[in-house]
Amino acid sequence: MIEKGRRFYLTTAIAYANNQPGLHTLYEVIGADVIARWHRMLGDDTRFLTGTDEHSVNIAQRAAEEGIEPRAFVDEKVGLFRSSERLLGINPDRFIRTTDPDHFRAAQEMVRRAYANGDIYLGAYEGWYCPNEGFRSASEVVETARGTICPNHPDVPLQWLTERNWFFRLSAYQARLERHFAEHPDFVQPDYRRNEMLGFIRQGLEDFSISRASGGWGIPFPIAENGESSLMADGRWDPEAGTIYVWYDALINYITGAGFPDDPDAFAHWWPADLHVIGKDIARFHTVYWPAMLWSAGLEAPRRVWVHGWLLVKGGERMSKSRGNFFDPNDVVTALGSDGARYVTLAEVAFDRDTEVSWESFIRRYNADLANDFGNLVNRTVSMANRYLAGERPGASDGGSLRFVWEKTLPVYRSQLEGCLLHAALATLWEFVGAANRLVDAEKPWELAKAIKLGGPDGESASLRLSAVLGDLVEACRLIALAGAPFLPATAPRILAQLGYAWPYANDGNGGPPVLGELSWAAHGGEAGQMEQPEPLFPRLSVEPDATPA
RNA sequence: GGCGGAGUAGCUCAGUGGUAGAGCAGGGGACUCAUAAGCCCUUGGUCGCAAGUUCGACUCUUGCCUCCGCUACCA
Repeated sequence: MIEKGRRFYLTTAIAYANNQPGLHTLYEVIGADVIARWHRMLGDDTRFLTGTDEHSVNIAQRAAEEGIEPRAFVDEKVGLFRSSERLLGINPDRFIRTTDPDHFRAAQEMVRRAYANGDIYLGAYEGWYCPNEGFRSASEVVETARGTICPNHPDVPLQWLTERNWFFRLSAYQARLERHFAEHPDFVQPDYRRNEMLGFIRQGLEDFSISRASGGWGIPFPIAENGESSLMADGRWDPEAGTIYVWYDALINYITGAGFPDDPDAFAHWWPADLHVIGKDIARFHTVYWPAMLWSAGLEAPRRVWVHGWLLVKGGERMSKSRGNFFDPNDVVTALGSDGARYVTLAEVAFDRDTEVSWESFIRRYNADLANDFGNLVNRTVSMANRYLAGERPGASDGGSLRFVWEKTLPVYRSQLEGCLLHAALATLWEFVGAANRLVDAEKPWELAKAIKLGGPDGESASLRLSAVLGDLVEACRLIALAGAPFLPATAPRILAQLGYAWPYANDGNGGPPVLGELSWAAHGGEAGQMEQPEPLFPRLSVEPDATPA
């Protein structure tokens, strides 16, 4: 368990900035943002890093086709990412770009350290080269009538390349990796991903290439063939030295974002990362290559890598930009609102495996969970408190059934959230929503209100009862809003306002009291307050027959 | 080819050696505080196929089929 005030550093993979982002790309960023917000609210010293991967021959080519500089090309794409993320309420502590100057220095420093440690050497590389993904091994390409292609990009022709490259001695780290996996059973999660990676390690590791001869759009390789620095007398980097190839560029962003190498104090504070959230397609690079690269530089491996699955469309095909079968996050936000989009995406898509989604499943989930169950619960609670108690906020009771249910719910919710089972955490919290809705029908506050009108001794006991029931319901709404705030950061403060409470956290979840204290039953039991008029939080949507992208 | 996972109600999934569960969707009902929401009840399943072990298997074993993941290789 995370102790109060601990620091928590988490990252997402950086997205390839060659296009507009799809919801399937921002999915992990939304999930990581939720986890980051939870830790900020806990009071942890939290740092959340996400960003974009911007170097590659492919991007340089695309820019050239459009007749613009690579930098202008990626600036535009990054703008699209940032604007979609803003719409989704995503709040990184730093948005890192591999074109950032400090990242340039970090990547070069990592290469120098690997070299100094004897872990990189010159070799020749020959093989099929995919402009999108780099060199592909024989098992990764497919022969077709139109020639050899990479299955992920059927329309992109492969090239057969031979070139002199620097290699990283991954093979030297096999034993240490096996030991690390054994000593840190939670290093890779979920477990079946860990087993897959362990299987990959055990069958023997091969060195991998970390440079490209083709200069241009990339970070200059800092070492010349003679082993000296490739920095020339005129201050330029020798183009003959080539550029750093993808993994010694992209992966490095995680330490750049922690202060490496410019700010040793910051780096000592933030590294090793507590959590990398990544997609299953890059698990090997994060759980095998990356630890070895860090060790080579004398640094620690990250503490935990969470591997999530993909969003699939009906029929099981992976959502992807190249297939054109993806959701535009901006459309989802337009339809469901910012919090609606966050909630539905994370409730509907399991964070530990692939999930089929459709526009209809999103709308159904929104209506069932947000409009009908939770939104309506808040609305009916606030409405009754206004109508029966003149808006004077009733206090929660001590021994009510909801309190009992809540005290069972919170620890489960917390462990699922911190264990990255975000969909399960929401399901747990929503069971409590259901319990609150059932309490309304069991207690029938409207009948209590009638008994009060009739007066007499029955009226007096009804009055106490009404106040206790509505107090428990108000408390339930407060607790759900606070606990669910990482998922619903824009709505949670509105709910507290309707309940007559101030919202003590900043927009990113920082600055307030430790949330676990706030989440104890009746944490603000003695405080008087005036409730606001009810205002629907999640307007019900009509189900459109089929708006699922083809 | 090797290793691993999965095949359970229309959909998404949970589950256990003793004659199957949840949520959503569908149907019905009583109510009315509420976003015609909520609540209660309910229709749906030969638990992939076949054989075996067992008093008894959806749950164990074997074979097969289908799908998926990791990985290898042939051509």
